[in-house]
Parts: sequence; C-alpha cells; structure tokens
Amino acid sequence: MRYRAPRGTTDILPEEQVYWRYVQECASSLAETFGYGRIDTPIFEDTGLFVRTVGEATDIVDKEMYTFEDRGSDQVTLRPEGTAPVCRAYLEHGMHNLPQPVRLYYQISLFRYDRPQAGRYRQFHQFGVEAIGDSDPAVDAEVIELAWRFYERLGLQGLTLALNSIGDKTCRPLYLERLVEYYTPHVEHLCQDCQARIHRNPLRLLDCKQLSCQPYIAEAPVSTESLCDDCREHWGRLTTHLGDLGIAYSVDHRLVRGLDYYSRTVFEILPPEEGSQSTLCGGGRYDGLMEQLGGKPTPGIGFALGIERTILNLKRQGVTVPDQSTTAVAIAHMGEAGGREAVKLAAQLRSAKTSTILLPGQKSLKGQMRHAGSLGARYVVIIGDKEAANGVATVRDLAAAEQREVPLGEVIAAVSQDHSHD
RNA sequence: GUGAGCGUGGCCAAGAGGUUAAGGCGCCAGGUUGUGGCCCUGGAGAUCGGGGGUUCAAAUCCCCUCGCUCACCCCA
Repeated sequence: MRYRAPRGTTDILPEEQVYWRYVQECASSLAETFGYGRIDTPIFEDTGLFVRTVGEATDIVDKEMYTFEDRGSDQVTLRPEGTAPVCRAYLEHGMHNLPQPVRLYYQISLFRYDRPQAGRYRQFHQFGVEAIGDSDPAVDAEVIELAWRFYERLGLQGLTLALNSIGDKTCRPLYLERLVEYYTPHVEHLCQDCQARIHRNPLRLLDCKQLSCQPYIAEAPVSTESLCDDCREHWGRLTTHLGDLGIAYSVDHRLVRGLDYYSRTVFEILPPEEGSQSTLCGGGRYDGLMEQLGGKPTPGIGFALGIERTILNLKRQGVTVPDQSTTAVAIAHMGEAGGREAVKLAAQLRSAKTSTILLPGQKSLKGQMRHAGSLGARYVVIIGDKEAANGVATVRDLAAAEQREVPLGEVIAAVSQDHSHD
C-alpha cells in the first residue's frame, strides 16, 4: 500500500466515534457545569512559547517537539501541550480584566515525537482545564474535583488520585538544596540519568524508575515537610477541601511532574493496573508561568487528561457507552418514477431531521433490503413505479417485520411514531 | 534513542521446502414473478510487507530493509 497514516497517528473510524463522542460530550458538559468556557488555540505556536515555559531540560522540548521553519522563516512548533498556549491567549486578550479566576477548558490535538505504544501517540488528544487568576486552594480543589468527577461520570472504577506539593519560589530552592545535599554523597551509586539529574533537574531524582535508585528515594527529604508557611497553609487547606468533598487521595512524595512551570499543587490520576506510562490525568498549579510569558504575576492551576488513554480504560473495564443508532430510514426504489419520488422523499425526511439514506436503486429489491438490514435501519420505505403512480409508498418496519402502504404525504408520520420503547 | 515480538486477499487466519496458497467474516450475485435478518449455491479479491541469497524447487531456510505492536526512557 502506497500511503498509510503516519507513524503514531491513527484514523478514528465511525465505530470508534461512539467512544469519542461519549467522552468528549461528558467532558464539555461537565466543564460547563463547573462554569468553564471553551477555548481553542492554534494548532501551532511560536517555538519559543514552549521552550520558555515547558523548560529546556524537559524531554518534551529536548526531543519531542515537532518544530519547523515556515516559509517566512519563523520557527513554529505543533503544540506539545495545552497550558502555555492558553496562558498566552489569556495575556493576549487581556483576560486579566475579566473577573478572576478565568475558567477555561479545551479539547485539542497535541503532537509529540515519541515512539508510539499503547496509549501513546504522536498526535493525541487531551481534555484540559485552566483556572487562571486565583490562588485560593479552593480553586485547586475545584480543578481536581472536576477531573475526578469526569471519570466518575464516565463510569471508570478503581482510579487513584496522587497528590503532592512541590513548594513555590520561596521554599522550593531551599528544598532542592536539601535534596542535592542529601544525594551528593550517594552520587556514585546512582544510575546514569540520576547523576545528570542532580545538576540538571534535581526534582526528577524522585521519580526515577531504576531499581537501584529506589533506596535513595525512599530516604530522601520530603517536599511537603520543607514548605514555607504560605505553601504549608495552602497545602493544608487543599487537603481539607478534598476531604470535605469526599475525594480520596494519596500523598505521593515522589510525584513531581515533568514540566518546569509547576509550583505547589501537583496531582495525577492513575488507572487500577500498574504501568509506568499509564497516567490518565496530570495537572498542577503554575503560579510563575504568566511572568515567564511577560505578564504580571498571575496564579493558575489546571490539568490535562488523555482522551485515548481514557477510551483505552473504558474498553478495558468494559464500560458500555451509549450507541445512538444512525440510520432510521432507508429508501428502496425501482424504476424511473420510483427513483424520482425516492429522492424527493429523502429530502423531506431529512428536513424533518430523520436520518435517511437512499438505497442503491440499480440493485434488486432483495439486494436493497439486505443493504438496509446490514445498516441497521429501522424502516425501509419502498417506492417503485407502481407506488409512484398511486402516490403511495410501502413502509416496512424491519424490527417488527410488518409493512403497510401509506400515502407519500404520510410517510414522515409513519416513521416518526413512538420510539419511546426502543 | 534502546530492546523484544510480529508482518499471508478489507478483517481474522491455516500453512513450518515441492502440483491451481485452506477456512471464517465481510463484499457481490443468485435460490422464479418487487422484500431484509437464518439457510443454501456461486463469484470477485493475495505477485504470501519489500529486496537479495540458498535450492531443481521457498509463504515456508539465511541476510538486509521497511512497517506494525509491545516495553524502556518520558509523558496524556
């Protein structure tokens, strides 16, 4: 075959769409219930936006971005994440003039140049929210709750919420110092990656997966015990809110998140099965991000969750999704006059919002009936020259295996009867 | 970037050196006069991912290559 979908991309065929619709409708209706408004940002941005915010030492920037120079010699990048563009839009449109916090949600495609595997693609999709302009821990709780309710509504079970605080610009430097201080004597025993992390990105020492590094992680200083007064209070109030909401969480001192812009609250939602790349949802607070983009200091918190991974888990757990059947009416027709009436009738049915297809009239009636049956149509309307001449049509109910002849003008009524028992 | 497994008609899938490469699903056409879902019959559709090699003979053995999948790194 000459062409196929590029590596790491996939076609979402009609039979898959039932999952997508289910998940995406659940996401947007829930977000709107929480008072979030939808935002769509461009699919590509200035490369600098991501380099500066996500962090040069992160894998995303280091090796996963789809970056190219356009014909005008601008460096652009297919967005690898959603938060930075939303923050850019916040600044660009002066949203600080709106009542704070500004609540936004998005459902977008993202692009990361990775080796694809289960639940990971080069083009993938996220649902995410950002609440910008309020540092109240109640907003942290709200955002976490929104993510949690999403999975609850979908019907996924056995998920866990992992929570941590990595401090802010006041206390994190001190914590990092303690961390480096603690690790330095052990440096020779660490894996290659961790030896580099000590200098490049010490926080990441904590989520190393190497077995040999685990003992050092277990004994490492814990960030929540190094928080400054403000961060400690924020943390305490957040956990209180979550308790009040009845949302169970487990504090994970090793949870640090990959992107540079996080501060204070970080969290993830994980599926029941173990697996290192299985995170369903990740988020956190990013109080320093706006300043990096040249705006005034503005707090913010949000999350992003993977649609593909969500659907993967829906399937694994056998969650049944509503399957709105598509075709209600199929019109079989024979002969010149029958064909003309069929085309007109189809138009009328569609304008009455009844999904209708025209069967291939060059086939035998038997062939058309089979066709209708395999489509799962509810009714077949048969119009041959005989019916056309008499101004009638035969309306057959496929499920009931009954049919009757009705005047053409009454076909719509005949196929619109009471489906409440369906 | 690293490692492992796999690549046979649209899909699933037999086949493990030797005449025309099974079968199932799906698709198409029929089973008498304009009628589906079951059943029956027939049909179309594969240079066995690609290239090279071994051999009288390869889908079956060897090498290379491409692709897919899974895992690692990392992340959604």
